[in-house]
Amino acid sequence: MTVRVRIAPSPTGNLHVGTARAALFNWLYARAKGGVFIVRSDDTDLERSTKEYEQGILDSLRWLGLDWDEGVDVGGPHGTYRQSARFDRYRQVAEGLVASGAAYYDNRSSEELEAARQRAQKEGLHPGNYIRRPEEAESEGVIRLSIPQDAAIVFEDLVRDRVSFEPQDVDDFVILRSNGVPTYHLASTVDDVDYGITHVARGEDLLPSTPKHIVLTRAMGATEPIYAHLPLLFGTDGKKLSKRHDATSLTDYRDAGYLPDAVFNYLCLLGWSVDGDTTIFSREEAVGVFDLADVSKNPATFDPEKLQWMNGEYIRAMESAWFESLSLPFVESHLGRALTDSEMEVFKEISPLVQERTKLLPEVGGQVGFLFSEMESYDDASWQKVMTKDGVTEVLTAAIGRLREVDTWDAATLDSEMRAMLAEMEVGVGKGLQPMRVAVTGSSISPPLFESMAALGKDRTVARLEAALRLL
RNA sequence: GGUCCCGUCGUCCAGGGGCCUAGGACGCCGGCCUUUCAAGCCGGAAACGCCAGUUCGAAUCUGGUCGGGACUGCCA
Repeated sequence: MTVRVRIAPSPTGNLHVGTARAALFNWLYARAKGGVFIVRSDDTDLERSTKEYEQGILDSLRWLGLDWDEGVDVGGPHGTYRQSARFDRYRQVAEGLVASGAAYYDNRSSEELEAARQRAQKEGLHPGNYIRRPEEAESEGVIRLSIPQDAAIVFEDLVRDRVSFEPQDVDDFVILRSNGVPTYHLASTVDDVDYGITHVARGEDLLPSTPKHIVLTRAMGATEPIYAHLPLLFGTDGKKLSKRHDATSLTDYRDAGYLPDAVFNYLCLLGWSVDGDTTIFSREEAVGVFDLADVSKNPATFDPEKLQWMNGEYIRAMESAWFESLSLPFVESHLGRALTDSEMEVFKEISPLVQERTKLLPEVGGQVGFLFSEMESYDDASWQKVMTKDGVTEVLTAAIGRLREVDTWDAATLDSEMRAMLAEMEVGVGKGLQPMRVAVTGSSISPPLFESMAALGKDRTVARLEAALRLL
């Protein structure tokens, strides 16, 4: 049996990290087992679904590196399809179930149902029992699936092992709305049957819906897929990952300068691991050993700090030319203009030093900005900490004099010249170089000083030292 | 309230009867390196929720308990 899995996002927002993680595990499973990975758009909520969100979700999946399989009897764009194109099919199934007695029309009002619920509770019945087939037959309203009360609904979950629900705890849920639009439960289940989905790996929030889907599947005369309910993702506050406190959409991470490989790697680690020791690994390595059965049962807290660390690891590991091209847009947006050809040369020269100390791409703009724009201000904390100390005037004055005499303007020469000068002045290297750093780069935190001075050039370096001196 | 799920360092993951004085990673603390910041290297603090039971032996199995979470829509 060929493994066939799917990810079914609702296009009612951008791709949520929780959905992305579910997509990732489905993709890994398909690729690990030589199976098929389908994307479908669960757009049964007509009010909130948009084509723009749908496109954004597909873009995010692509960005993460999750390619889906096209041409596997799914009709939509790029091998995806929309449920809204299949409403007739769902309605037909629902009506068929009514005809076979597995489902029924129900036109009770919400008030009536609430009263029934109260009554059921008073009589000590299971709460699910308040919605059951009424005595009189209806011919309009919603269509509900009738849950057979004769046996427990049991299934073997790949992650959670045996899970069991008593039928009286499962209420007769709506499969077709009174306006003829299918609910998620109907559309999703019909599609999983129609497209031969073999494994359904989804968030644990859907675990209570699973008995409903199983009954529905069997009522259609089919066999349910193998389920794998993935642990939920929590935010750093220990609560459910929410838009209010956390960055929850993949585009947030892309825009913040995270690399897709790092995000992929990090997401894998939320509920799964290669082994006890491996932290950094490629997509290929993950595909080589992935199995849904190895996914952990416990919910995972999304830790932005670890993701950031990992992003830094990926940045340091990449080719310097690639780093340059990826970070250049951030430099140019920081400056508000494109770099000139000669500035590009300077940027390429300094970029390996910046690459080592970057965790997020947008930081690069701030790191190298001093090279490409004149100093308008100094970092206040740096100035207070460094420039208000004794001896700063002397050091800067001496440095200006010495640097004017330097003919070979490169990092090595500047290094030996400045060390020699500080030795003569009997000033410590650390103490002596910091004022120069603040004067030249505007901050006590910067790329290495001599390389920065070399990249800046002699005239501009001396001019900045003079400018700082005037402010003392 | 009810149903279901989950409980190993602050966080993520490993360990599934003896190999566990519980391992790795992030973070944290200290040190080295060093012109700052990073990076790198070395070291450290830090966990089997609790109580019973099974067993020669339990982080691992069983029961209970406590705690957390999800669901409880004509949302998905």
